[in-house]
Amino acid sequence: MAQKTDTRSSILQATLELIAEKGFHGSPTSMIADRAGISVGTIYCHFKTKDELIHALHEELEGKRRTVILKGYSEDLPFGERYFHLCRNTYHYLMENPLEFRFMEQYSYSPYGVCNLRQKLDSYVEPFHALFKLGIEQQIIKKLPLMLLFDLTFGPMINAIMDHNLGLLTLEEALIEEAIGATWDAVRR
Amino acid sequence: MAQKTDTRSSILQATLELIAEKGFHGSPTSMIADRAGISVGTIYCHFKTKDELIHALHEELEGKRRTVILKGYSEDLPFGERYFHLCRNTYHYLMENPLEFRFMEQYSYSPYGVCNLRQKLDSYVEPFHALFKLGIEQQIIKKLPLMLLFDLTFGPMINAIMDHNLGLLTLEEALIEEAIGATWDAVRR
Amino acid sequence: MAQKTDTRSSILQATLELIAEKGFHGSPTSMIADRAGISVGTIYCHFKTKDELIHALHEELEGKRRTVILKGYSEDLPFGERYFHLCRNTYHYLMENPLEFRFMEQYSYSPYGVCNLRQKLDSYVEPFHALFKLGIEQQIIKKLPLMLLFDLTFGPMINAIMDHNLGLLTLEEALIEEAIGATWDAVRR
Amino acid sequence: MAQKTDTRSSILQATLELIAEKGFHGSPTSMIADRAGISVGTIYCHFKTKDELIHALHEELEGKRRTVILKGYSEDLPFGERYFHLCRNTYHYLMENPLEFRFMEQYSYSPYGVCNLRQKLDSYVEPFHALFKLGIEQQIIKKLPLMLLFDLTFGPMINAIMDHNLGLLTLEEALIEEAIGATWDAVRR
DNA sequence: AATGAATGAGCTTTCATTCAT
DNA sequence: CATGAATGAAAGCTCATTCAT
Repeated sequence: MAQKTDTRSSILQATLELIAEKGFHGSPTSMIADRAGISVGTIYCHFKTKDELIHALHEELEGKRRTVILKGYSEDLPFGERYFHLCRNTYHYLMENPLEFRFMEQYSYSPYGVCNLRQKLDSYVEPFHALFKLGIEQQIIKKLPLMLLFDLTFGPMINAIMDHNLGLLTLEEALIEEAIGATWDAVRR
Repeated sequence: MAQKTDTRSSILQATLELIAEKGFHGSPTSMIADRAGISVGTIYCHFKTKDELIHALHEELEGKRRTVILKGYSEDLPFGERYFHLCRNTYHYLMENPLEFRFMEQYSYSPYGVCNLRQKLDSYVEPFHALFKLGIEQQIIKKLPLMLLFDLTFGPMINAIMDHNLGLLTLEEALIEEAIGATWDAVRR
Repeated sequence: MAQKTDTRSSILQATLELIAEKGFHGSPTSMIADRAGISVGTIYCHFKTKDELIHALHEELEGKRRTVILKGYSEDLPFGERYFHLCRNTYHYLMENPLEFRFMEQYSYSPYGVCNLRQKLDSYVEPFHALFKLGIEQQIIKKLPLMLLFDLTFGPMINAIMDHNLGLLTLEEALIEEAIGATWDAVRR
Repeated sequence: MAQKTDTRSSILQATLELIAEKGFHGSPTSMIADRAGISVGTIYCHFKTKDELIHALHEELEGKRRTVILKGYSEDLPFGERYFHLCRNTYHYLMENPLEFRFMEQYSYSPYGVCNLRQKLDSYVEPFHALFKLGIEQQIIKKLPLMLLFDLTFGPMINAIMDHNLGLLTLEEALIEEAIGATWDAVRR
């Protein structure tokens, strides 16, 4: 019973690591099994197909991320601070979980992910939606399509973290604040 | 010799179309040959391996893009106009060449592309480098790492065009101008 | 112990149904266990291997069939009537038990059944042997090898029932009598 | 070009032999390739799937058989002689080609063959159809469903040849004639 | 240069069987 | 006796690459 959970988790973890490292097609089931310390057949005791395994992993991470991004968030904060808070959480989460970040990249730009990475980020974070809507009404935020506001916020964030992970940029706390400040300038009136 | 060029080109074109349409792993060499109207073996007369074919295609597109983006560019334009001009060209090029855009996406987030899509865009466009450097000196542009300035410029652009291609956003001329304006707000002092 | 019998029976019944329905290779042990309402391992408490299970099922059906075919049979009946009686019983049994018939088909023409379906029918029904032997002595039956006499009797029967099960022929009582009459014409002098 | 035909033929031959010998599930593609003296992949240059290979083999044999069974047949022969002629040809063909006979058995009683072996035999041999129809009209043949007449003719034939192949019966020329005579007694008025 | 049949390593998936509980 | 997660050999199939023509 603990067994079953452990096995499932170790498969998911092995899959996460391998795909982050080598991509979908560098991660055959045999290799996943090896890394998880189980045998190939066992994967199919827990997931009907390899695709299902990958989707399950995606769901798992999605749920986890959502929780973390909302941590400490409150609608009582002043408007600008709310934007910074959500962005800050997202930056931290993505930077502290580079495997997940790399996996999401792979997933989003593959047949698995129907839409793109940026959408994965906001899709479950209604607060951003609400925030932008309210901001437009109160004439704090530029009157642009919501999609574009998301692009202006998440596009730089994702690219900056990629650069950071590739060693092309060093995202220290202060620089993250400046980056958020810059996208704030982009979206605010 | 005209022969050779034609064959090579038709292979590259077939590869571009197929990969944009079906991704790397939906594009076996046999299918590329079919679409190019040649036989499998012929691919190997022009490219040592499939990987080499893909890299060659990438180089080809890279060079072409560079030329187009610089069209009409002059250092005599006022500073802000120069930023707008380069961005506008890039938007138009990427939107008018959706196959290439889709291919670059695929390429960037795969083992083929060591670095990310955003870098593909600026890597050969020194004018942006020069522009940002000058802007910082003249205190027109925020004093941020060049990488971050690129992220602030190209991140939203790439995401907006993706959304556009997915039908989630309609990028008309006016909206493109607003989008560039927003990233200008992000990078300018 | 009542338990033991019940479990064993339910495994055999599940096996019969599945194989009749989907053939040997559409009937994995896991599916048999599911249908029997037990778990995979339990099958191996009752049968050493899957093959043994299948052979056991075969034996079971063989024995049952033998009993039924002899029902109401008596050596006091006139000769021709004895032939008709055995054939009639066999027709009825096979038609009333289509799962078993289908299973026997599958079994006979597979590596499981070393010999053919027709032999399965007569092998335990000595009365037919006795009848044919006697008939030859009394010059009622053609002087042919016993095997051929069985072929002349059971060949049409099996094929007719197959056709019936496939909806290609409607075997009503009267037609069965005619069919038996025809094979009687084939074997009698 | 001769190459292609040879390869295809050797695959078909290897498949015929193996399936006759070991059945469908004792004949993996790897074994077929081995026996044909080619590599696994080559099978898939000639047949899209293993199923298609098996169906193709079936078609091939079907066509061949049809030709042979009709050899020397003429509607000018007297009625009974026509029946004997077609049966004789069929007996000889099936006995001289035991691999094909065994394959047809396997095929007919598997998911591949929707209907049974007997139907495979008559389905392409309209002369039998015509013969029985005419015989019924002329009151030479019993007034029974055509299907049943086929069962009465082919049922014993198939079973007798099986017995012969299993060494349970020795079908010499004289005995074949007697067997045909017996089924003739079964179908004639 | 061009061809395309042949190759075979490698992939995903299945399933009879085992064994610790 | 019963369980069912774990096993791993083996299956069908794909596809980048080769090479004789």
